[in-house]
Amino acid sequence: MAVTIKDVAKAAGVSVASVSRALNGHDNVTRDTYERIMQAARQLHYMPNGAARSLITRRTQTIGALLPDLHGAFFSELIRGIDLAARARGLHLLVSSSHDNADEAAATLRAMRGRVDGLLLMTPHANAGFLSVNLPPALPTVLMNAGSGDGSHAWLTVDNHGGAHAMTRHLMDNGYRRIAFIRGPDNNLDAQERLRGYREALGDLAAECEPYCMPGDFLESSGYRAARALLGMTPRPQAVFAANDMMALGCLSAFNEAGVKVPADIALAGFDDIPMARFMTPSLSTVRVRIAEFGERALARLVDAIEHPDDVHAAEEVMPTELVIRTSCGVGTTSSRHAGNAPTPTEGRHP
Amino acid sequence: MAVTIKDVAKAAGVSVASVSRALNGHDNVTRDTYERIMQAARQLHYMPNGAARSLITRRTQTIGALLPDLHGAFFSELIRGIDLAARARGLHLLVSSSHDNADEAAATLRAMRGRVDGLLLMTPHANAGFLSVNLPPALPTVLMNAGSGDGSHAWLTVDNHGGAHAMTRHLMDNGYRRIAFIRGPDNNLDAQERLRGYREALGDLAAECEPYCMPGDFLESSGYRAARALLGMTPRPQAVFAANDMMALGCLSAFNEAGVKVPADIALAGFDDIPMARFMTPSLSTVRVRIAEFGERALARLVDAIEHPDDVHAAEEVMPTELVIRTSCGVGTTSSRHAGNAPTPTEGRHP
DNA sequence: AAGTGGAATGAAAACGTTTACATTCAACTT
DNA sequence: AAGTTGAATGTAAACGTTTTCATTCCACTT
Repeated sequence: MAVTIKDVAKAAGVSVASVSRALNGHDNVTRDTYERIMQAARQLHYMPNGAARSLITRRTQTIGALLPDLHGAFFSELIRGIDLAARARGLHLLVSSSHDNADEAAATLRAMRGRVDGLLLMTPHANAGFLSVNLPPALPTVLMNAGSGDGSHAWLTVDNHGGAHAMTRHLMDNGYRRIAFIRGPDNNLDAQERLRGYREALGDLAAECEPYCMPGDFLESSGYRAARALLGMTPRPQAVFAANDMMALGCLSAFNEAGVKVPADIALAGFDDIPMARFMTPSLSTVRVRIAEFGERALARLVDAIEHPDDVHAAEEVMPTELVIRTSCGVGTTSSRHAGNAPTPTEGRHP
Repeated sequence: MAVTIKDVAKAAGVSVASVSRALNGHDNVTRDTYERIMQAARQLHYMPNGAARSLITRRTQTIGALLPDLHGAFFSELIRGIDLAARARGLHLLVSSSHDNADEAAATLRAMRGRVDGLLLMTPHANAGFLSVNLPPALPTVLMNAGSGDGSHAWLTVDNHGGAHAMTRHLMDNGYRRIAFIRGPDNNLDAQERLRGYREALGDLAAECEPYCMPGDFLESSGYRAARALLGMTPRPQAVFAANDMMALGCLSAFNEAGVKVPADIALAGFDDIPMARFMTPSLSTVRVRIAEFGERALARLVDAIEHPDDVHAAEEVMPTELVIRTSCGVGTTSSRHAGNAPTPTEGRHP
């Protein structure tokens, strides 16, 4: 029914090979036939069939992105970064999200075979065993997990540990001793790393602060609950560091409700630097993750792996984070970058 | 190199036809051979090639989404809604964004041929002429533009006019007479409709308010600039209605800076109900657009068109909006729904 | 015992491209 | 004038599936 390359060939009075050559801009086609073919194609509204094309060329000009979710500021930024980098290279984006269980993720992964040239993978299921069974063999892949890589794929991660460490240190340096922490979900690797950064930075204060380490799930409501609990404790903590900004937001609501002033009565800090952080009153001190850049880098890495399939790409890369000090933690404004293997090697790793 | 259905057939000692049948769960294959085939497939890590499959089946299990942007709260929500509905139907999502010019959008559109079963289209270029030339013929498509449909495709739009009308009326009903408006980009159809809603609601007040109708571009900074200008006018407006929430946010910054209290000294309202609106101080009165639902409905419409290609699907559908009255406009809290052809027909159209 | 029916299986065509190879043909060489 | 080149074009194979159609085979019927 739909018009194919054969119809164009017939209309232009040439073979399909010539049509293909003309359409793909090969040089070995005469000016005259080129014109005839192009006109026929235009006239018939011909558009090449992508499936047929990629079947033979083994290229889809598409990269797949398997993400745990599409919701919220974090993923919005992430996708934006990925899309930006993909567009710059003329690549399309096949996204897929929220795989409740490993089987679902596996099915999606398998369905990608033949549809994408490479894969961006961000899912808790992505351990070595899972990957070796479900990843289409020889499909270039970049892991964007917090956990350890599987040793055979490129692997990007955010410096959660360093960021949390730096923020905790910052609070300590400003005289706070009873520093509470609101954790993320226990099975979330980013959350685990942030907790680890907090604990390691505490040093001698660790024992004293342990009672102030509250459970949370990255949602605003859990921040609210944690804050209520913290307000009831004696002695009350002097500062609260939430493992992400949304929970910090929940804290703030609880503090406002209770008439507790931030930062005068209690200091507050978050993690992520979502757009809202800047607009809260008081504006939220937080750890900035350059999420869009994270996405861009991941895609760049992937494209590299696609274009040079024979090189080894298993190296790890850690995205640096940045301390963003606003008013909610009660001290002077400053912004310091600290990093893993940072893109700006002149700036050292944060102590 | 990669393992194909032939390899599986050879390993299992059967023909490719049987493998295909077994893998696709057809019933006409013996228990014994089924087992043999499945084991061979597992052992070889076989995954079917999507391109080859969709070439012959003419189905891709994928829908394409052409959006003007992927940035910000609005598109995050929109994609979430689309993805939610797609996942529920086992469909993948091919997204594409930010087409600076019509040619780029056209190229993307054409590249979709053979890669998607249907198209969700949200772009300013989507007028009838553009579509008839660049849309793969017979590809089910749903337009998500604010402008008028092209008469031959399903068409969804948000009730921008009704929402702006209702908010303006609300402000008038509460005694404000000098009501300023901050416009969106002139070439943006949503913005045009919101402006129209504002103007029509004003009625007798229109002439008086005209000087308070300021330019804007949907970005925070333009809201800030507009607010500065408005503060300098005499008499000063009593209320400011920004065509989107981000500009309202900019206004608020300007007001805070100038020591002008909201809502005591001046009322403020926005449009969109982005997540941040609820958390601003004072919390922002706005017009809620159920964006995720908008995306879901669009996808549902599209799937319907795909499954029943012979029916006519050109009907228009208008997504209702909802007035969300918080504290920034200085009157009692209430929430009233008003609609075009609303999903809840018991509630009438807003006056 | 021959025929019938139906289920399981295989052979091959089809999907719409790209491309290796073969062919044609005109313009040069000698 | 015959041979040689090289560019333009055509023919057909290939990509990896699904599906139509034909074949085989076995268990029935008569």
